[in-house]
Amino acid sequence: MENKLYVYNSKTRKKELFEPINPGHVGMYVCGPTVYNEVHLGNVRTFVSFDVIYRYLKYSGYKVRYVRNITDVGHLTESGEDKVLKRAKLEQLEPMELVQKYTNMFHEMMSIFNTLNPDIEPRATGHLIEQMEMVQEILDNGYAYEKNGSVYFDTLKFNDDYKSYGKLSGRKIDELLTETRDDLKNQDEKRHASDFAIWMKASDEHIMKWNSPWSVGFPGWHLECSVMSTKYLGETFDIHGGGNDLKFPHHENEIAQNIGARGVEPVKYWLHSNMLLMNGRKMSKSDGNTISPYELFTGESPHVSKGYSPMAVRFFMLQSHYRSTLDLTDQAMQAAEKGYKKLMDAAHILNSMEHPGKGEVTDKDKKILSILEAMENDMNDDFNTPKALADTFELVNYINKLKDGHLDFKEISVDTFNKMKDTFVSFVYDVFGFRKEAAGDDKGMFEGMVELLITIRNEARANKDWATSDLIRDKLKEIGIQLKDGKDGTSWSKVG
RNA sequence: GGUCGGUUUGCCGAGUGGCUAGGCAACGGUCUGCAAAACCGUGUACACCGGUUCGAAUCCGGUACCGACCUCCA
Repeated sequence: MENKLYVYNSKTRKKELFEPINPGHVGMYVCGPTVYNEVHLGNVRTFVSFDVIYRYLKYSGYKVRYVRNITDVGHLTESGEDKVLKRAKLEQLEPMELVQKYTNMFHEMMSIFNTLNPDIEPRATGHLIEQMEMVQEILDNGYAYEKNGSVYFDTLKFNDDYKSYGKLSGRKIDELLTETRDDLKNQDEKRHASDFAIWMKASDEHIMKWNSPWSVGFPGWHLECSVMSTKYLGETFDIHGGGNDLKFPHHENEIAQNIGARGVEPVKYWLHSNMLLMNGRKMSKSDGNTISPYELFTGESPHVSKGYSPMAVRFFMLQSHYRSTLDLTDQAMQAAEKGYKKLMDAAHILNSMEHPGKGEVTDKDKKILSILEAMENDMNDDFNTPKALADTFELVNYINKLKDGHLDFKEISVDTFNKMKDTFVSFVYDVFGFRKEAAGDDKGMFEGMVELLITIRNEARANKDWATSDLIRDKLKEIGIQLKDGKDGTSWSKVG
């Protein structure tokens, strides 16, 4: 924590010095997925981005409480249907069954990408009581009104009192009011076009519904994040993250709800990650410009020539800044795959390398120290992973030169070498969150190796090179593999 | 239509008012039985038009194009 961290705050549109509300502690909330479908690659980018932010905050010595929710109710489609219900009907599952299915798949995917688990992962349906309480608070404060069993947030009154609706997303309420949304459900119940539901009365056929003072219904989508962030992080907390496209209306409404209920601005720093594009356009299922994580891994997609490993994808993502759009192309993925391998090879080499002693402080030594410093400075500058990664590759060059003898250990002091080792390894594994990947199927590789040794041994036997032949057989037996020479060739089995 | 952002070398992608980003690809070399890896070296940039400046790709203005949001979206 010696160096100062600056973060780009979407709300002020400036880089600001990061000063947590409680020194040494950080409260961070990130909008999680709506679990009605397989997580798509764009979501993954957002969660990977905030994973690195979480990791770096921890690396910097902060005690972080990271909350990421699961949305399992209240998120409606354009036509006003609940996303979860719609999908559950389609898959012929109980809504909670569907939610569990896609929650499990989401967790699996997060694990594949080696993201750390949040410290708390609350669900919207687990916080109905609290949501109703907040609706009541907002009503009591006069920033909401009830109509036919539904409760709407009064954006106009809120804006009159606080002059802040639309501040985050840079929108003016007058413009929002003039927009036509005739096609939206229950539009006539709202007093103003920009008002939004915080409690909705359910129709008879709607399954996911709860008793409330206003109607049998369900909470509005924006409410859960206000409620759960407040519950677990307090009325005001440090970081709120999410995808760019959640800025409006989701985050704008979240702020309004929190202020409407408690009179307090909930978030000190708003962080938004940018979109993942493919071939220059936003990924979109409707026009086929999309690829699922699994398709990307297997290569079963017209958009890629082959499959790419999850860590290569993670590397690809970290090679751009989280606030920039990132364009996925096959060529870019190939480049990322090779770069990732080069990085990890160097990490492996460095890990098994020891300084023989007797090093001196030279220009090279100083250069390495300055790179190590630069890596932290890069991350302190709004989590600039591409630049930190670029600096890491300068170290890769030094590591390879040490290995090949192009650079003498004498030119680097023991202290510097050890510091490089520590920092490099911490950055690669702890901050960037890369992990070693098995090259393909381990079992297949093992069997292939044994077959290979048998081939070599048979070669030796044919040449009557009994020494080599026996050496292979005896050494294999030592590690638990018994060879048996039969009429039909050599077979093997594991023993012991 | 409104709001915001972008346009960097063959591709992806950082950054800065004057100093090599980096990865991948290309070319030449070293090493090597061959290959791979690694190392050394090379080239091609900052959309366009104006302005500010000793100096701008970097700041300002305009133009063109692209994208996101405004409606479910990470």
